Amino acid sequence: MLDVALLGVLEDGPQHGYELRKLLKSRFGNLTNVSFGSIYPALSRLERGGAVETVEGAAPVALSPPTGSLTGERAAMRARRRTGTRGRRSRKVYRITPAGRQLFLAMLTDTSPDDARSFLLRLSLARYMDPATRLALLERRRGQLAQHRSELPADDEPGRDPYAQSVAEHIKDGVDRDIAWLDRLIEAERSLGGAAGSDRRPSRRSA
Amino acid sequence: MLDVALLGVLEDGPQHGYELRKLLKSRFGNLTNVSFGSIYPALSRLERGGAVETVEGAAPVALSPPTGSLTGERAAMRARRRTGTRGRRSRKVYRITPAGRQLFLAMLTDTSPDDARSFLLRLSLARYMDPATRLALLERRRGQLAQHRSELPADDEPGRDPYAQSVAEHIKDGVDRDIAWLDRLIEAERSLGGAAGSDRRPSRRSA
DNA sequence: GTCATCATGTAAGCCGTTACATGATTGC
DNA sequence: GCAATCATGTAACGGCTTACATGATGAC
Repeated sequence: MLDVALLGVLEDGPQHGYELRKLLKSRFGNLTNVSFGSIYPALSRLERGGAVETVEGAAPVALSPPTGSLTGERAAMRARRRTGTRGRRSRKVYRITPAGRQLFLAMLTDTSPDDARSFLLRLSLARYMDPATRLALLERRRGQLAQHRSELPADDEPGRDPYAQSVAEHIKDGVDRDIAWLDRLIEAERSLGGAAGSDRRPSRRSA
Repeated sequence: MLDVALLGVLEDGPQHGYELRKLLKSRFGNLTNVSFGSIYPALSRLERGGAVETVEGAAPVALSPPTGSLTGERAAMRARRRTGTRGRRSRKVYRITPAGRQLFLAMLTDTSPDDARSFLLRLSLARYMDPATRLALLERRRGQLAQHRSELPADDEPGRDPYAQSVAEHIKDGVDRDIAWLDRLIEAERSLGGAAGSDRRPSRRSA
């Protein structure tokens, strides 16, 4: 789960751990709400596995708009100066390798049942899938949710107090909402899939 | 999280581990989707801590309607026969103790920020709280969600593809829905709290 | 010179899982 | 006898967290 998120961000360009965490948060929100104690070991692991490699002379891709904090920008300038000839302990910039790209796609494509989090994360990265995989992902999830929904206790459970009842209903409504959303996505995917299916791997950000 | 769920079920009467798992599932659904490898150690831990004790001669409370599977009923009869004089390795029936009841209330009342799951679980058990605690729980959660919502990335994130965009929107709508739900509950709680606040600890199941 | 921020890493622990081991009871 | 179900328990492992340790750099 964390690995696929990291690789997904690294598809946009080389980056270092500290920054990756911010990017994960801004791109996936709570889906990958992850601490440094997870990130750094994960990067080491990916490097040992050959999915990423450290870049020696290169600076990471800049965040598109300089709308951020002044301190951040100044820090970046410093870092850039420093990174040009990084002799000391400093940033460790990682780049995804061809093997890593393959691993990334395999992870996106794999068909084991996923929970809400991992599904949403993968759907967030659905632009890297081919249309058939994408549709399969959506339909698989739809099936899981329908199954789950059917296993929910009926409304007429005896002896349920109003609080438990309200929670159960809220959860059920949430599942229904998720299913309806998936139906819309599947619909869109189907009508769009009939047309040209040629815009995978869209252009890098135009900034 | 598991402990409070177990104690919550044991408030309805003594029960053994195997059955507790089913009860957890039927009462809390996916909120406590827990395996035996968690349940048994948890019960041992609670017993060591004095929150529950094993009942020697007593059978667990029966499940209200005999609508279940025939095999289940037959098994229960067997078990009942057996449990009357349990000399061999058989069921281990736990009962909540006064200390456990105290611990249970403390867990329900504690004010550390909780995630979606633990909040919903506690709200499911809200009938055991006094009205003020209940209201505080709802308002605290509402605050957390509002905070979380405000930290969500804006809709106009540049370079977001439609999939990531759709996921982000769906998540945001979900948070809004949760907040609206909480607002309704808070409203109900307030108007109800003005009236008599006397129906805590409702009667045991009438079956 | 000290504080905040950036930056990387390790270690311990929490909370759950799956897999495995054991055993009683009953139906067939 | 054998399979299925009920019933309890242990061991190993997974993925994450917090806490801690280290260090560079520039602001004030």
